[in-house]
Amino acid sequence: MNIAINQLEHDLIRVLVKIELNGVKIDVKKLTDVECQLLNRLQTTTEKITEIAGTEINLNSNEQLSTLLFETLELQPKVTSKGKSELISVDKSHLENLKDDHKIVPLILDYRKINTLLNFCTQLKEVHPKTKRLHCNLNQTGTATGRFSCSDPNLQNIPNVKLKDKESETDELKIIASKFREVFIAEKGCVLIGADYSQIELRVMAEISQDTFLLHAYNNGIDIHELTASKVFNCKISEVSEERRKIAKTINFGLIYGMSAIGLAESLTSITKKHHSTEDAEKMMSEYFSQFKGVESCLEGLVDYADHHSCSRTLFGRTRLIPELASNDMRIREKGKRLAMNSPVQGSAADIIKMAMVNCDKAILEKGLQSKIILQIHDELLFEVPENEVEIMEKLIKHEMENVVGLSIPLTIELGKGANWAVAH
DNA sequence: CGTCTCACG
DNA sequence: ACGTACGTGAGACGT
Repeated sequence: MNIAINQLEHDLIRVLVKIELNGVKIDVKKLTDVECQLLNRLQTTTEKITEIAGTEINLNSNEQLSTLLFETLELQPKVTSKGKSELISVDKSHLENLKDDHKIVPLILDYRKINTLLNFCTQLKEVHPKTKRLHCNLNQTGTATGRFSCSDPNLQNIPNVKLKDKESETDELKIIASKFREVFIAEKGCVLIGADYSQIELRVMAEISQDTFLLHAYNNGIDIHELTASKVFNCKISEVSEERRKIAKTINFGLIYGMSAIGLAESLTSITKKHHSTEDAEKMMSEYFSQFKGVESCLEGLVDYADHHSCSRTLFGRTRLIPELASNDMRIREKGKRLAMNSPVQGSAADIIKMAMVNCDKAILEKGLQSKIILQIHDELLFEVPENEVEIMEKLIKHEMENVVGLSIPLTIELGKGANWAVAH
């Protein structure tokens, strides 16, 4: 048991208790309004679907849906990936490939979307009768990497939809989805302040690997995805196209996940909407690793460490057992290697924000302020701040979060504030 | 109770 | 000849 991490978790307890007791204020009127719109759309969408299908089927049953699409309506599946149940997959990504093949497909996608959004409505309506606020459970133990989880309700997976251009947006469901974070509001006389660590996991990767290029980029304010693109595609930073930056961004994400060529290819295909073969992905990866040598040897080192110790270790000493590495099954050992690469990154980031939470809470207490931490969403903290404390809190949050630990690279946050979570984020 | 799907980071 | 991105929770279905 690591003493520093043990102490950290101990110090966190009272912070978490306060967050849970505080709860968050919900604009119930707006929420009911959103729910009404969704219920209307649900009805019209369901009617259209049953009309086209000709029969009443349970749209929540993937089995019934699968037979309707691929047997009754005789659609040809583009990719026949099957789960354990031998059912042809009918999830979002697969259905999107079939969108143009039958007019029922987009309606089913709409139905699903409406259904999930309605579930969020149901969960968010559960405000406490006395406090009139919504109280979640922040589960301190239970995750493998050191993150929190959140339940009853889970406030860490509230839809986060930003409209690029409010005027020209035509997708009504998207507009409705964008309202969910507007429902989280500040108490009268208060504003919400949201503070996000920017790219904290990639910065942790820079710290762990001490990779020359990553360190240089983060110390000089260079766009990391552009840099990656210029290295992978061997071009000047100024010549990096939007498309290539997108690809580089996907590679950087994959890095943290212990990416495989197949996983990267799949992700690239769905993100760029252009087919990328496993061979393409393999080439990009080997080009990446030939450039970012520090990252390459770091990942090897992480697997090596976990192999020797049967656990991974974060920058601050949090460990995760990885029994998968001792499996006889190669697939499970491969999974273990990915865990060995990912856990120190995800876990170190969790350590950092946990320390920041303790420090923020302490600073608020010491200064005798009334501001409160309302939520933690992995790399973001949400505060409820009395109007007369806004200025001091902005400084306090920035200082505590950015200086919580000293690394070879700066940690930066993005601050936002406003009457609701949507604008504070 | 396992599986699938989908929301977030 | 295998099967792949990492971490969560919730709701629905079907056994």
